[in-house]
Amino acid sequence: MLTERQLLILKVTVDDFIQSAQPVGSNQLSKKPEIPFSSATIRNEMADLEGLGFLEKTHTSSGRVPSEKGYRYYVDHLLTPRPLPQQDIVQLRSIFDDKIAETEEVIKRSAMILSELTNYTSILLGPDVRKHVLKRLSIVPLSSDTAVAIIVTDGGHVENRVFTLPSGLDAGDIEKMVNILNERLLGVPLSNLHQRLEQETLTILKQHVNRYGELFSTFRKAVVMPQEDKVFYGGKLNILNQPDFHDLHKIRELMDVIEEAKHIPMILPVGSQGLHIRIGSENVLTAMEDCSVITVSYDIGEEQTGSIAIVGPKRMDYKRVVTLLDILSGDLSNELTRMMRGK
Amino acid sequence: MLTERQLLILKVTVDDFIQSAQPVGSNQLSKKPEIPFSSATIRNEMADLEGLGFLEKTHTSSGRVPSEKGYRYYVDHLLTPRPLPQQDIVQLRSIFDDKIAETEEVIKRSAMILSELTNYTSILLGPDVRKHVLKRLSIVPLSSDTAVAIIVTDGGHVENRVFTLPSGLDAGDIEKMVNILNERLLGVPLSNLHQRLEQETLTILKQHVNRYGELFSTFRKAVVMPQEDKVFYGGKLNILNQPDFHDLHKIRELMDVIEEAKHIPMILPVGSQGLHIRIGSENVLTAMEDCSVITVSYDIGEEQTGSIAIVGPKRMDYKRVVTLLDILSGDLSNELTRMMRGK
DNA sequence: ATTAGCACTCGACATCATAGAGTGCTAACA
DNA sequence: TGTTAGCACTCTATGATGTCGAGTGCTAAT
Repeated sequence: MLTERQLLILKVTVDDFIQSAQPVGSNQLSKKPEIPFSSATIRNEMADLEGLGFLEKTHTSSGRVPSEKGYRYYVDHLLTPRPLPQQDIVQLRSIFDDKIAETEEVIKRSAMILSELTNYTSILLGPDVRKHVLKRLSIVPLSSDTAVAIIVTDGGHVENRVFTLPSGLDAGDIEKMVNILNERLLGVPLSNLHQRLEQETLTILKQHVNRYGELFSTFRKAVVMPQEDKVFYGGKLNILNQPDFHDLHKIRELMDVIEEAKHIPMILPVGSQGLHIRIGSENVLTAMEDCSVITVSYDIGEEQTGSIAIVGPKRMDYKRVVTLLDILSGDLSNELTRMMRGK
Repeated sequence: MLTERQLLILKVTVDDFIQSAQPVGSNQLSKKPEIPFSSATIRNEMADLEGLGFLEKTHTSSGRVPSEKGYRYYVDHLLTPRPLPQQDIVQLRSIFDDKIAETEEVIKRSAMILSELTNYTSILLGPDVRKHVLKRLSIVPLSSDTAVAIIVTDGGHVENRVFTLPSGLDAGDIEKMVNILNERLLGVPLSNLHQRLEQETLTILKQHVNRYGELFSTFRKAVVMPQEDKVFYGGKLNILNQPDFHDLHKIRELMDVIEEAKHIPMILPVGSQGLHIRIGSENVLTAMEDCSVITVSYDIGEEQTGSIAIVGPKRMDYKRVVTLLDILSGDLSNELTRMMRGK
């Protein structure tokens, strides 16, 4: 096991490297007030820490840099959360300053402010819209052969899609169908909508609506689910600020991966609760092997959850980000639950 | 005035540089089949062209590079549009392959395919939503004190916003108000909506709806205009592919400027008709002084217009981009007008 | 157990030489 | 007189060489 002194040196080394982005030398360290040993002692300890795999050298005579194992140990055992400066808290809370009534708007703002406060990239996932339940369904005809289908959920989320109508349709039939559907489908979660549409309403429509078949089949296509969960980004370009990233090609790959919706589940583990840290190669995506990702989930009421991720270099300011995310996930949970209860 | 030979040399120089991104030397040029003169002759001509300000040297003994004036002349006088390879046309037309009923979807796809075909960044502006006219207005109550206001336009565009209701309101009153508003405001362009809301409906509401004041004022806030026109991007990251851009800091500034909505009017001159090319410092924004921007407008019906911009390095493949934009603006105009007429 | 001291290593940086691509100019040529 | 071959010259890119300094590992003294 590591001695007290080794722990101290590991911690200070990681802290220093996180702050300076430069390999840390024994002389440098010995000058710090919290380090009472000489540089020679530190050299010995550092050599041991390197032997154990916590530190690395970039070349034979360079200072030390934390290895992934070093970061992992630091994160698991050496992270002493320090309270945020008041100013940062004020800025974080400013998310809720203006009374915003829309969940999405709050999340969008959170993404922005989070990226400003960290100088990293933030990715926020809203609550799964498919868990919302149907509040109102309407069809607004635009012309003789097109109409727009609109779905309003209890969460105030609105989905809409234009679709083509079978030609020569009676306006009354549309209205009848909409009425029946609203009656039968109110309160059904969006994820079940398709199924229920077929099961329950088809026979009734058959009885009341002319040419229900054509109308129904085109309409059914229009009620496509919101394909993916909505993702909100903040500070996408902050990656360009990090001195750790200089290889343009790698940067491009990284940014590509982050924006690509299909990768999102691999970055933000949607199911998991609480705070998680993935360091370097612990990430699934190879394009992110030089990154660390901190994720946290938040709750809206009992049922719904969302998640937050911060993507930065391995040399990320873990302490600060963890504290920020802790506070924000709490705030978001409270505020969004409150907003939902109101509804 | 420039001699025939100077024109030829200027053209070939620009073409070569666009293709290779390397300064063009006299030897290199003399080897080209379309150039029958010796390198010495070319040197003389190039010296003249440099004197006239069409070419530049990066250092005393380097090959020549087009100056902005050179590009400008090339673009104005030497651009011989060459038909696109069949394959590119196929890909471009694939925008309309699946029958998409929504304008925005078509524009989104155009942005994507355009950036793929050019390897530059594309910016597309849809038709001004404020010219759409009101087709339907609804208010869906979500809870005792919140509701979502929905506006559907003739173009199939849907705007929605959650707002808070005055407490203890009668559901019937809301319905009454919505009916009156729909009756009075059908066909009003969104840009006039606010004004007409106040002018025409206020007195009538007064007569029919209890507590019209509170309800109306909160609702009025909800019917905020779509703030800006919707902007669609394609290939934002393509900037990172251009060898012309290597300074990370400049790249960041450029990407920042492009994404910032408030700069859009300076990139895409919304009013102007037809195709425009801005080279380097001809751009208003200093962050774009190393870029060229090609813009073109397209029409939807008689009234509405949208615009397209391609942002790339000054060493852009003007010929190809101009041809692509010519075709696309035509196609978009036709297709979207057709879609609109259907409505 | 700690630390001062020292030899050693290696990257960063500057200096220098060389090769090669390109130019401008001059003189010869058609 | 317009064109071109030839040549001296310029400047970058490249690689070799040397020096400096920050850092290390090891040993011996405390």
